[in-house]
Amino acid sequence: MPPNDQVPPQDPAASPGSPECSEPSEPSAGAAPARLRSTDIARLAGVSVSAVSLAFNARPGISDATRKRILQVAEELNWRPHRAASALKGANNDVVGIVIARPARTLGVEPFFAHVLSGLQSRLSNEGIATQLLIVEDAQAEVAVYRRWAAENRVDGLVLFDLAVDDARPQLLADLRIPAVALGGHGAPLPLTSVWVDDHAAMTRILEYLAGLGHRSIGHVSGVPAYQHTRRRLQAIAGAHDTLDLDIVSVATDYSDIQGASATRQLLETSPRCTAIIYDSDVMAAAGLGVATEMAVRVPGDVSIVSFDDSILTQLPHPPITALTRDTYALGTLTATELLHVMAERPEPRAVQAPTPELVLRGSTASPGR
Amino acid sequence: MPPNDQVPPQDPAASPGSPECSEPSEPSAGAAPARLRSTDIARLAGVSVSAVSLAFNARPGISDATRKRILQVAEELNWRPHRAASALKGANNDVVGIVIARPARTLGVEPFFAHVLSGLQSRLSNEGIATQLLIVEDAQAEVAVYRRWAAENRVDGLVLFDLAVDDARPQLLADLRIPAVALGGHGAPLPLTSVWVDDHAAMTRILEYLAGLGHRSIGHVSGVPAYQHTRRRLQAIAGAHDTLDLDIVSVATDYSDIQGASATRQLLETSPRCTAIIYDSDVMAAAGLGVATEMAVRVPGDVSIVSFDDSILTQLPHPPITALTRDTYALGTLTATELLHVMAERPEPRAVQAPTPELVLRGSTASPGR
DNA sequence: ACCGCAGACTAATACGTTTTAGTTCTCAAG
DNA sequence: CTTGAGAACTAAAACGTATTAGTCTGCGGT
Repeated sequence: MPPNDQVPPQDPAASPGSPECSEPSEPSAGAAPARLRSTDIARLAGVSVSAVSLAFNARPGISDATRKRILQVAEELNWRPHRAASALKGANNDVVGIVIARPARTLGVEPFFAHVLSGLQSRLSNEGIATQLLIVEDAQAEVAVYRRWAAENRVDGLVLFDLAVDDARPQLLADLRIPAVALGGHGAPLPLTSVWVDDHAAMTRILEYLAGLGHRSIGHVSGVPAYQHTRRRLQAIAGAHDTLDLDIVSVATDYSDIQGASATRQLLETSPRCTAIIYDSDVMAAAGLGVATEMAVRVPGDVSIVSFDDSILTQLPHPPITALTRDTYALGTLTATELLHVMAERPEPRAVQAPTPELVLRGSTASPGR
Repeated sequence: MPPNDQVPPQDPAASPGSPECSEPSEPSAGAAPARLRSTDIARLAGVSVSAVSLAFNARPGISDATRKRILQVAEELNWRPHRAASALKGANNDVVGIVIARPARTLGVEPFFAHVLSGLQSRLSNEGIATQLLIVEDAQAEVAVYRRWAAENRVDGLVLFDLAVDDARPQLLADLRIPAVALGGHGAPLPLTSVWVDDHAAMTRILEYLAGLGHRSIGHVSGVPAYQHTRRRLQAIAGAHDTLDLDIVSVATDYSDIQGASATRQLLETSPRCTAIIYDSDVMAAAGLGVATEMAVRVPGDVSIVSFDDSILTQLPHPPITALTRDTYALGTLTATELLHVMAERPEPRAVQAPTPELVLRGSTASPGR
């Protein structure tokens, strides 16, 4: 009983360029590592390269015993098909691209992004798919990247952030035939599958709550007006003007804490002062609370504060900030699931609605005049 | 003068599998897109595929005029070399991998990560390199991913986070011959180039400051003790015990806001109570401040608070938290620069020291007993 | 007038897989 | 005994580029 049961008789002249094979099947550290190829696995398993390919891609055509043997040999040598070679044959890259057109530094400040990214990442890596992240300066650069990646065949799918009104990107990606999912659509038909949140209903929820407390004059520190979700929130506000008899002033910002702070200052210095402020993001709400405290405006005594997004930033300060909360992480996983579906089936575009955020009441809101 | 000046006489039987070429050089939308190949560019530019390759890789061997013509044709048709095919020829993937072994949800909570990631990303994308991000459950899974990526030839480089004491990963990556840079080393020789921060000096700076204010009994909410940077901070504390005559109690946590809060509760309930608390992260410091306020422990009246990391979380609360500040974004770019160097030159490993954080005094610290 | 040489360019091969089109071989049915 | 079908497996042809080893041209030097 020779020790090399599995190994077929070795032919010394078999592979032309094979390095010193003095000690086969031993991953000796020290010598030149000399990348393994499917040929090597085939040789050691006593089959052809085709069999190795069939085994690794779970295709019919070989017996279970052979498949098992091949996989075991590969496992022992830590061999895997070379990505580039596989991808060359039309296989998937197993890469999803995310391009974000914002100043790189803001990425670290926005809990929303980080959470969605985590959710996306988590769901995708379950399928062995990695995310490729790129931060660019502006929308123009973003489009250029999409074109490049499409030409290079770099990614299998894309996630689109910050959908704007009259956004050209969905049509571009549809034309380029790249599977993609847009986050933040408005529910109306798009050339792309989109995941959207009913910002209108969410904002209305806040307004009804504040109206119920007795607030009549309300400030609104809004985000970038060009974004579709901002637009929907503003529409809700316009509607509430009539239905709830509210007097609301919106100040547009770029979502940064700096502009959130200055917008707050502006609102608080206006006379007569509003009795409540709604912020379109948690970062701005937290910054706004800081400004109020600094100006000796009591929260919620003098002014109530509500944030449209919830995170550690709204939960930690004192008073903690009343906020619309949604599972941002789950929003990421939902988007990922939808993207996986698009990548696999290439279905007709559709709009998937994520759960509407719920209002969590905290210490930053009260009836006006105590 | 025929209109197709540049185009050589077309041979209908030239390319065997070529689809309908009724309208060459017109990117008509509607028909099957039929991926372009270097052959097509070569044909339209009136050169061979080799020339196209030389043009795109900026290699000598063709005239400037020809090069320009080729690039122009490619530009017009939005053609680029197919990544997989290029990579197959030993070229770079232009991908850097980042694997993080933490619960996915914490990624969104940690400003530190997000900032470093932004910095890394920004520097790398300058070179046309994308980052591939993967979040895994534990260190074991992380190592498995490295092995897989190495076998698949997926990435050109790696960034290692959270270097632990006796970390096996540097040696593994060195064995696998993957260019990598570790973030958070201790300055001692490693099989890998590392970027490190002098946590010892930084912690000493905090301790000297607190001692100068008159604090004698100090609490320390530390991070994961297995990490090298945590270890160094603890060493500084041990040293200060003698040199500064301080009495310091450390409580270990996992860096989460939850454990940061409970550690704070524990410290504040201990009698006699310490007069200052040092937190190993901004998240925990912010959570701790919340707990103190909740327990009606005045900051800085009853207890001073210092954070080892600075971010929006320490800047926004009231009082704002005294913190060690460093440009985390720049730490990311520095790491990226180092990695690029390693990828290009494969130099001997070295330890690169990042600037030592500086203490920013804010409202959360004061002398004990007012 | 010839040689040699550099520059511009091309044909052919290599990269490491996957896939297609076979080739055996076994077994059951006629 | 012959035939056909199917399973197990293999040889060879892709995939789209980069590189190597040429080929061809024109030109300066002797």
